[in-house]
Amino acid sequence: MLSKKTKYGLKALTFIARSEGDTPLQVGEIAKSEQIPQKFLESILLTLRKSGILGSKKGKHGGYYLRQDPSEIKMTEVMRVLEGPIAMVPCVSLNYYEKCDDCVDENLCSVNKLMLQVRDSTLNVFRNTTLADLSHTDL
Amino acid sequence: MLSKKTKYGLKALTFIARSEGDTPLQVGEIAKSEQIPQKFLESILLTLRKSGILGSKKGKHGGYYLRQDPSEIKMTEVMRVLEGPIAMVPCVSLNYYEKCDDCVDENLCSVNKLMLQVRDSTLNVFRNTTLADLSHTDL
DNA sequence: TGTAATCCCTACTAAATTGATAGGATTAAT
DNA sequence: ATTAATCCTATCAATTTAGTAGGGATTACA
Repeated sequence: MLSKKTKYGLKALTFIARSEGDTPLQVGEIAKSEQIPQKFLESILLTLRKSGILGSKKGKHGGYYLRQDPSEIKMTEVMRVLEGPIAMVPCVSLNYYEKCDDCVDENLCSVNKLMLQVRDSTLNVFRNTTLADLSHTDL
Repeated sequence: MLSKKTKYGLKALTFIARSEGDTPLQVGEIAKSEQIPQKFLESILLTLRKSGILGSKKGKHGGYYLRQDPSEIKMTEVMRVLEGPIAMVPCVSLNYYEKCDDCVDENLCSVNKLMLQVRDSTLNVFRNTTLADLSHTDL
């Protein structure tokens, strides 16, 4: 299951990408438009800022903005920040590899074989999708 | 993340597929070989039996066996039984569709668009993989 | 017919994760 | 100063996960 955190994060990013004005967008505004609990969204946007995807401006008239053009923001990055590793098991993770405690030989492990394929196909989607793709209403 | 339940279930099924003798395999035997807590595995195999993937024989010399040839057992079925819906959000699920509470228009929802692609690519893997594929040690 | 081996079933539990909420500190515009 | 925003830490209830416990029902076989 996709966490609410990721779902909300994706919606917020899309909202920001669609707005693309000069002034930063405020959490309250996004929360209201996208029906997201404001305090929760606050912590999500903070995560996205710390990861470098969003920038922020503090104080009055502050808010959040994209650090890159939507077409430059890949889903691989966004998903890793919000949801964590893309692989379903650590033993097939590119960025967070870990050997299984059980599992004597990875090459003989059926779970490894299957999840490797799932990872590759999912990765293929995320690598070829940018925030711009998500924010376009057509198709 | 893949649950331990699914991981153990897949390993157990693979183990059974690789054994394919005349006599059913016992939980204890599988648990020991695959390093799975026996009582936990018991409940997993029970689930697989109830779903029709496994058959069982009770009493002394009882155990579990496959109801079909490994090449007939698709990962779509196994994964749905063990892990639940394949889609990451209910609004793109084939078998468990549910509208989102928020989300006025699905066609405009960026999460929906993205997760639809992920579902399709994952489904593609599961549809084209059988237990026989998992149990072959080569490639 | 008794006994051991095995699946079957229900209930319980500890730990981790998720989805928030609360309260205030900090910063910046007016 | 005042106001409006982000930033930060802590807490919490509900749910899910990963088991464990204990015994019931069934079957093989001596």
